[in-house]
Amino acid sequence: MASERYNARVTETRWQKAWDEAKVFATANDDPRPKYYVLEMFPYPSGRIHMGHVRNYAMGDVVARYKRARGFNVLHPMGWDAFGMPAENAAMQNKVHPKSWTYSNIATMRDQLKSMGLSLDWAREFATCDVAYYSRQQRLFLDFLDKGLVTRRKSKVNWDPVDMTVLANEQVIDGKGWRSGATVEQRELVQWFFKISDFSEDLLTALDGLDRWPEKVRTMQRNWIGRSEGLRVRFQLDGAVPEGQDFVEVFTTRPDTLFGMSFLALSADHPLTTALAATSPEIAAFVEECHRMGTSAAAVETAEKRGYNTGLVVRHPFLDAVFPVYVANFVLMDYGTGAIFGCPAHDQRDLDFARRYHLTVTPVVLPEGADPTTFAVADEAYTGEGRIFNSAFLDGHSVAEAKEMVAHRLETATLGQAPQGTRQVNYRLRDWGISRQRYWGCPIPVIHCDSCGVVPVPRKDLPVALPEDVDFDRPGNPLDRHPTWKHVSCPVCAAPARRETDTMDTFVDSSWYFARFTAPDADDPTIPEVADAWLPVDQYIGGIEHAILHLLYSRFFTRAMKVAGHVGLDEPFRGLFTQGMVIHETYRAADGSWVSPAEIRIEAGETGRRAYRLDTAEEVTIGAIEKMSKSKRNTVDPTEIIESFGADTARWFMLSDSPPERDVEWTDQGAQGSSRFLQRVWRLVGETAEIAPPPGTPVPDVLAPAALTLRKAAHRTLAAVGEAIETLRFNVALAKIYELVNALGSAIANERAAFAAPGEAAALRETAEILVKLMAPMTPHLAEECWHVLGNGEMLAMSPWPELVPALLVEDEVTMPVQINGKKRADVTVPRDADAATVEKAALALEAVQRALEGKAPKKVIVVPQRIVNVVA
RNA sequence: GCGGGCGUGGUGGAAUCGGUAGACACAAGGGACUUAAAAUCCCUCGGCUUCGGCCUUGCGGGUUCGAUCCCCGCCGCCCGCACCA
Repeated sequence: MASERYNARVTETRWQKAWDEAKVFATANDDPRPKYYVLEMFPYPSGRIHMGHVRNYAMGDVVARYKRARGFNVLHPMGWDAFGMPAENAAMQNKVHPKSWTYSNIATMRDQLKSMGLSLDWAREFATCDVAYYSRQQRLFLDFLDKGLVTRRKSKVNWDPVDMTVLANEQVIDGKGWRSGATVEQRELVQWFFKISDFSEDLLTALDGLDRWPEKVRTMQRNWIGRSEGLRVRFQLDGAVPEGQDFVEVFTTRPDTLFGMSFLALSADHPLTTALAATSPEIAAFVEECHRMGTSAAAVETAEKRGYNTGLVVRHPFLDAVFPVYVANFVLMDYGTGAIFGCPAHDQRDLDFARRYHLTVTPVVLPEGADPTTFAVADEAYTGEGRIFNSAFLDGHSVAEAKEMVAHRLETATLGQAPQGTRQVNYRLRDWGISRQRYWGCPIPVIHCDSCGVVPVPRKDLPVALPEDVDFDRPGNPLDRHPTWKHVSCPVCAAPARRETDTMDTFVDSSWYFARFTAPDADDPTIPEVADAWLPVDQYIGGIEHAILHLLYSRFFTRAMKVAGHVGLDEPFRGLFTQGMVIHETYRAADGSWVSPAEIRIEAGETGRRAYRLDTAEEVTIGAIEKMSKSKRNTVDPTEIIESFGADTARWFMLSDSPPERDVEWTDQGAQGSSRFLQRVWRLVGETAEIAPPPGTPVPDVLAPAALTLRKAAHRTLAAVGEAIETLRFNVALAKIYELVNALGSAIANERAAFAAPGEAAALRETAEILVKLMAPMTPHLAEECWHVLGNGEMLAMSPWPELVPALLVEDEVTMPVQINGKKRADVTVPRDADAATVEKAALALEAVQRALEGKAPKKVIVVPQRIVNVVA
């Protein structure tokens, strides 16, 4: 037995079948044990799984199997984020229907995932493109509509000219579409919106309670929501004012700098601008120019601050003075009021603008220690703290006091029957535009009627199912050009009407799947009691790239579902973990083309590592270590790894070495190292099985030193591994397991005779069983096989976590380092409960200490019980 | 520019309520077994050393009996956001 190599492929298939047949991982909703919901972000069915999936799902499976062994009723489901563009691209390129492309990919990837031996409840599986799923999503849409959480309005949208669809702000990265990479244009379209901004404040403040989320993600969300407190200030306009536009309002977070004002600027899209443009060709031309300016990061960065003087002026609220009104290209319409007052001395943008148009720059905040008679602003605006000056009644006050004083004065003053100032909180977060001009998505369930307007599809008429007979010959939306699908009669007046042909952003699909998993077959979107019993997800694991989009949308959706009565909580994810990427070396041929790892061999010689093509023996350049990607061809196919090494090796390697939140480099040597280690465990367990007494043999209370030492090591490891898994520090857990295996290996090799007696041998068995149980979450197949080699009948997957014997963690004697002036010079071994005086005496008696003291008394001796002794000479 | 994070051997990393720096692994070198290879096992492995020790956690200071850990100032790298008034 011990000499046989472990055959991963045969063993893994066998245990996967056995677990499946015994329904070990099926989860019942009425199980009375405490619940634990572990979820990994579900995959997009692109065709094949990649190493990133292996890492992600290996981590989740460790948590799931561990919690199951600890007695929890674990929910660990899997599904498919199955709507989206690639299916339509495939349809265009390969003449395959998005539906068959998607479901065939799912079938492949399901098999691949199953070969990993994940402890998933496959009975709960669904794809978001299942009619059964998206019909419930349509019901949620209608519920949200009823609750006023959905609106429809004309808006400027980010238009992706390649994908020919609209993108949310969050989906525009550096001015480019997040999927296509094409430069995004601005267009005006009528769009459906989820009113996520209704929850801005709550989404922000609730972040404080998400203490099991990475701080980084919370910070990113805080920045994204972008709360700012300020004042809305009303100004009186003078000059050739258009009819009915006597006032203009600005939003400012710096009312304290009002006395430093030198101009007022309007957005090109401000109503007043529009009114002025109607009679002024010059203004109209300037507005046109602003619109042409791109919104890409590059365009914004290089764009100069430019403006057009309208000839209008505004009156200062406190001073007897007027200031020019400009239309400026840097003022955004959709933030604040679309107008600002410019204080060049204390705002860099305003300063740039003022310099260009030779406007006055009056400093009103004096930095600490600066001289008020000489302080001036040159090229850099002063945005720091200080005392207000040049500001009449504000002089001498702090920035905070001045803000408050101005706010108070203006909100109690009246200008044209309205308060001159209003305190206001602004958010950067905008409503979530969900309309997409695509086929492969969830249809928005509304009907447009010429006489009744927008009419929701009655719930009895759901689902609004996607038609299957569509073509992808041309760009644009196949639903829109389908000959019959969109033609329906109005549910209200029965007149001919048209279906909405936009579908929902696919981020909608992933915003509630975690809730659907709790009752995947329910007629309603959820069964609220069941959802509330399972949610929140105790541990959610996925990539950092979803820090804002998916996670913020899901937080909104949970709140919206609460309003609509589908769940009873606000926050869907109690614990969040963002794992790092899998990276790999890159290789390039002489012609610059990328070469995949499978096509090369590496030679390590005197001159370092060199790589050669397998087919032509031509040398290739070893490049940077980068994220695995198809474009750089530096991917490793999980299926090939699983077929050659086994799933356990792939899982083990993905969990070893690197901390899970950091990137991990896939190397062939690393994989082989993991494989070697698992073979070693197999051999050691085999040898243990030969000399160990039958299962259940009690371990005597009194053991010989060798057995006791080993037993203590096993329990120490048990405690350490449990803690490491709880805190998701898998690399640390694995290192502790390595140590235990080294201890077991050396015990068997060097002290075999010490384990001859049955009692001592029982300790050997106990150690092997603990080892196997500790490895089970990471390498479940090997562990299960070892468990049975050790003679156990019941499946390990159903067995509880080992019982810790706390007494074994306590040593009778402790060896403490002895420092002299902070540097370690010796060790002293004392009874564990020795008092400080005893320890001090023992330490001072040491030869090294005596030598250092040269007969003198120590100045001071610090004894930290059970930790350290420091002698100050 | 703003915000956040990180700098430890050849490499990935371990050790933080301030208490033995370098666990564990990979790579490398040496040895055993073998006709040979694979597999396996054993040893060495931060630097310097006059073999007593000395130096070493990006750099420079500080606090402390004691600093990878706390404080101040630099340097470097990574990530996120960015005309948000």
